[in-house]
Amino acid sequence: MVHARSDVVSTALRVLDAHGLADLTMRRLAAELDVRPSALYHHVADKQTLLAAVADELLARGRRPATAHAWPDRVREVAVGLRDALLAWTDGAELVGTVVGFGLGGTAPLRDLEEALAGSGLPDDLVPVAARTVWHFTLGHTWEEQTHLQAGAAGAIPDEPLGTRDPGAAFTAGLELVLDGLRARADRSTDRSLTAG
Amino acid sequence: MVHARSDVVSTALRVLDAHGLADLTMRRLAAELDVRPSALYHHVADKQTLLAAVADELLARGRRPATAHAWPDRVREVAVGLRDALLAWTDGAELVGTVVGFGLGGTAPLRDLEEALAGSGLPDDLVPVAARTVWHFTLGHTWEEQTHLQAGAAGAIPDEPLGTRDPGAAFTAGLELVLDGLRARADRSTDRSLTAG
DNA sequence: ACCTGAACACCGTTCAAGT
DNA sequence: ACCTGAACACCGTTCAAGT
Repeated sequence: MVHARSDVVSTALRVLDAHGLADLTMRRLAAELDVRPSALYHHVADKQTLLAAVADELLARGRRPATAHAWPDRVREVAVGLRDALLAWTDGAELVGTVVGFGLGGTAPLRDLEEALAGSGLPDDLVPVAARTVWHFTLGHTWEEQTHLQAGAAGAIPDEPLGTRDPGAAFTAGLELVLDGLRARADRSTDRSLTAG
Repeated sequence: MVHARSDVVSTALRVLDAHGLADLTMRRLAAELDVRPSALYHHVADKQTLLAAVADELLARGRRPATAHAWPDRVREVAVGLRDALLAWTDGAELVGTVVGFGLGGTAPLRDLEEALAGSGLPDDLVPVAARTVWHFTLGHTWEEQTHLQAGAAGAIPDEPLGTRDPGAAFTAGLELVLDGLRARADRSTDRSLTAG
């Protein structure tokens, strides 16, 4: 009834979206696949590995290539695309956050961010640092955002969740702040190399 | 044998540090307090509420007042102090991260960051945005750092965890990047107000 | 190779009853 | 007010056995 690991992962993603991370249990997933829980362990080592695979699948499905010419636009494209991908699934940000938290995956966007930073003029050793800064900001912000969003939808009091009415605007504003930092550093680096050359 | 909610919280903090977040269960905590699990529910509504209280206690104990005159130095003091507080406890960053994730607390440092930003010259509506940017970067970075640190200590392969030998240096570098962004924006804002006045 | 049956060692939470 | 006893409805994971 299962046959392939990809069936397990895609069904897990469906269960996640329909019922949330708390209800994504090995037993529930097995029931959804019409199989005994123990059968899952023929396709996946344990639950943490499964969650990592689900997170990676979620991110892969939401991935959009960055097309802009200017690097700050490319970085913004990747960050906004990542936020969209996380918001598109119930508990998407929490899933990726915890998977990253226990160090098992979900870091594909880091590569995209490093790529987007190519040609920025940042010193080579600062590119991974910059990518991680954007990555942590995006993941953390979206997680908090999604929690409030879903709590509000569940009936909690919507008391100014993010200090503003439009959470997208708060995200964008924070992102621009980070981009300003990257630009400032890139300019400084370029100045120095011009002076040196 | 328990009598007060603070006993539950401080014992939970001890269990966390000694055995990690995964082993911080209501049943284990009850055993540590020499009490039946059901007794805990007279002091705490549920496990999530308890974890939020533990996170708040952890942050309160690690809190250090920011003393610097210049605001970027103050922000750096708060961020570094927060990182130190999280690293001081087993799974400290994961605990605070998940508590923040489910929207129940652990956000006291946000207030300290906003306070540290006073007099920065940033527009009022950007102060909360800036504080959240530093906060998410610090929490996300430290979480990942601590995961690798503890995995390394447990015997996993130490294969260049953060792209550098010294994780503290990577954290500082990322923080400076963010501070550059805040400075750039604060300068721009000051220029505009000078032009306007 | 893939799955079942059955078990092991746990969870969080509720609630009547005791003192 | 604080706690026990006992239960309810679950968990993740292992492993011999079946096909």
